[in-house]
Amino acid sequence: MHPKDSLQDTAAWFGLLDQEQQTRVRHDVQFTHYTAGAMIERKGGQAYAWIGVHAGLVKVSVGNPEGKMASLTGVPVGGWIGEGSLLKHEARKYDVVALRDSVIARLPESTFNWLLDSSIPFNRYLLHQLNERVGQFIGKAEYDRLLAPDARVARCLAELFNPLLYPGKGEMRLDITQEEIGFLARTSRQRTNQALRALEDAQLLKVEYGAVQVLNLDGLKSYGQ
DNA sequence: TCATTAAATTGTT
DNA sequence: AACAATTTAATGA
Repeated sequence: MHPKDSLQDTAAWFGLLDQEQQTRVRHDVQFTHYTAGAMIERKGGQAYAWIGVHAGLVKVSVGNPEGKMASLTGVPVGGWIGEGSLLKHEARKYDVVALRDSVIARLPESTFNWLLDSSIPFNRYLLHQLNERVGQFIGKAEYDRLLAPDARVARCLAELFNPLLYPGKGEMRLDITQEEIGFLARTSRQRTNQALRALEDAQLLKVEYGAVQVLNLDGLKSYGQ
């Protein structure tokens, strides 16, 4: 099946549009495949499109010339990012990297702005998303510094399962390897493995082969606090 | 459908 | 970081 036929599945806002708007979006959206580790957007680059994760898994990070990387966010299928740079007409503020083979959807800036002008539901959706992001960012400021690795892993997972930002069909299960979780939480794979089993003992989630299933999302959010 | 093999992921040191 | 064990995916009878 062609990717454009499944926009409905990976863009929660698509269903909010009327026929004309859907037609134009379907026509304007472009899909690009990235292999694991590939740089999707560079910090400093001009923002010309809204970025949607159609398949795979992506991380947002800000790297510095040293090995040090600042805090980052994972974005699973269904997540749309980069509207900040688009709205403010700025250069990209973060790097976007494919954690595994991924398909990225790009909605051109002109189309994005056209939707902003023509669709109230779309505006409402964006407002919702921005508000949710602020909350996430504030939470991150607290836990990022002085929290045990277990708690960092817990928070990273809680973010990935945010049902508002990433509507994964209400499914509390995500295909992600422990190595990938390690990249997001900035923990070694071994430490991630330990953390996951600690969280499993706490009945917060279930670890599966190449996937995790969340049992208690609120418990994850507040783990270690 | 089942058995065999390779590849990916996890568990342990 | 290296290695062993386990799970999944692919292949062919």
